[in-house]
Amino acid sequence: MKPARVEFLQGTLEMLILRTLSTGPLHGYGIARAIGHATQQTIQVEAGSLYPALQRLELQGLLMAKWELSERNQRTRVYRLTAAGKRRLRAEVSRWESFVGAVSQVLQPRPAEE
Amino acid sequence: MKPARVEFLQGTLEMLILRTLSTGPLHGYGIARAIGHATQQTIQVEAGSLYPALQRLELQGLLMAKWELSERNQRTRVYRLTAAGKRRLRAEVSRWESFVGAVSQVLQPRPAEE
DNA sequence: AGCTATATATCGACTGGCTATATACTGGAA
DNA sequence: TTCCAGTATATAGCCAGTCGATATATAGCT
Repeated sequence: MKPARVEFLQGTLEMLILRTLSTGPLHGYGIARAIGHATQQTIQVEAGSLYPALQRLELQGLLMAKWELSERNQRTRVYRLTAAGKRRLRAEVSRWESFVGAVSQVLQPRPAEE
Repeated sequence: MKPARVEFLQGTLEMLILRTLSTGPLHGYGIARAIGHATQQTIQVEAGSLYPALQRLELQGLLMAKWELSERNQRTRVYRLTAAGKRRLRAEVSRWESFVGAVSQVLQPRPAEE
């Protein structure tokens, strides 16, 4: 029995990754853990979504990656936000907020249209 | 110059349609207009997204459709919410709200994890 | 006749998230 | 020492859903 899929995730995953990295560099697995933790597991990022997303972001120059060793002495790929990544994050957040605002205008009880 | 695509739409369109129909029966084109109007065109529902979505919803028994004539004397397919559709709408809204809450927990400035 | 708005419908392209699978290392329990 | 759970990265193939393009048709205006 696993927690219900969150099909709303589409389009927001990259924003969530960028935001998570905005507090400091982190490796992929740690990003997924951080998002799960911050949302009490409401949003669980699957490995099959995470790593392709990280590659897309790196390809766009929004992240920089390098191989390092974790505290556990395991090889990890540590990502850090670039300046372009920070700009993109700001833009995405503002687009997200405007979208959420628009949705809530639809959901809001409205008087019948004249 | 067209308004930027809303790639966050994925997953929410059906909820928006159900919500729009919850104030009364309406035809497809009217649903799209109503959503555009309620959001000041922030969300514009394209015909290529709308009609397939209506078919999916009808197939699931969430909507009932019948052909009628509009005030303009044009044939229109008028949709109305079924009881199952109303239940689904409630469920979707609650899932949406929990997702938005989760996202804002990630976006919120947080103290560094201990 | 031509244009704009209304109205429905479908196809194919594209994006992006998911499942499944593979690999590999660490540390602790049996 | 073997086994397992957790950590960690990666990719192939599938699938759902949105979008642009295209098609068709009617009404009303100029």
